[in-house]
Amino acid sequence: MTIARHTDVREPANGDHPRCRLRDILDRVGDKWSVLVMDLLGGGPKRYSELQRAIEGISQRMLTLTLRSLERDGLVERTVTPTSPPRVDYALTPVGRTLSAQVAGLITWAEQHREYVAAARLRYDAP
Amino acid sequence: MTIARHTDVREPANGDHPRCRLRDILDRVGDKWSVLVMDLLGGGPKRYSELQRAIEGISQRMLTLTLRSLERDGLVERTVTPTSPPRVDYALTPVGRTLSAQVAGLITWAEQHREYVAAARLRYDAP
DNA sequence: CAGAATCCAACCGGATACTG
DNA sequence: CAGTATCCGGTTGGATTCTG
Repeated sequence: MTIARHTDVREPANGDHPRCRLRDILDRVGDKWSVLVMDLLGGGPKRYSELQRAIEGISQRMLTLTLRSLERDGLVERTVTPTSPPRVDYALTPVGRTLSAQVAGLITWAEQHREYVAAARLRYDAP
Repeated sequence: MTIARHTDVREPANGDHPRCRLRDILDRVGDKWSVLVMDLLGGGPKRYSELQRAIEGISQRMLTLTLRSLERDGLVERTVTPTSPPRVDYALTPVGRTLSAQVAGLITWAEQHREYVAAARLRYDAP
């Protein structure tokens, strides 16, 4: 949920508690757009504008912030071709691909259990 | 992301676009505590107070909201033993266990790549 | 013990305008 | 084209208080 802010103030000091590692990866994967971007890049490198059109609903600001954050974590690589107008390509790094593989598992789960969850909600909300 | 609100207003009407399914599962898994709770329950049923002590940092409010939301989605089952004082146990449902298995994959990923990400951040933040 | 209710700060992210 | 900068509203979630 936290796209890297420049003042990255975190909890006290228990750095490698297992739950903190979990927190880290959730923060990495849990924000609004990162997984969507990684999923798209899983299909091969894309230009900035391709991503923007493909994701539909993402603002320029959030696309940039998301890509910067993924790049910072070594999950996405940014390649600038200094033509005019400039061209910028984004691609998953090898480690980025391993994460996107995990994410693919989640997506599969979502598709397999979509109806179950919907039905459970209806039952719960009934009164 | 979104712990179920009672007014659950979502996007327009393209209900089963693949990206919306992804959105759904991200909303389910991406909030601050759900995965942590599911992970703990993966180790067996727990009482409310056990969860609260184990998670450390979660507020009563959020623990309750998180459990309710998981219960609503059919991922967690709530069992009340009407003694005095009351006793309430929470356990994963079978489907909840399948999700928690996926989540376990993410956790493993996080542990395996924790240092890589930390190093990448240092490099990126250097200048 | 296991919550429900209220209040409120921080933060996330959208809209908009501007640039090399 | 690929961003950056600024403003700003809605949501998330923490603190606190009260209850059966």
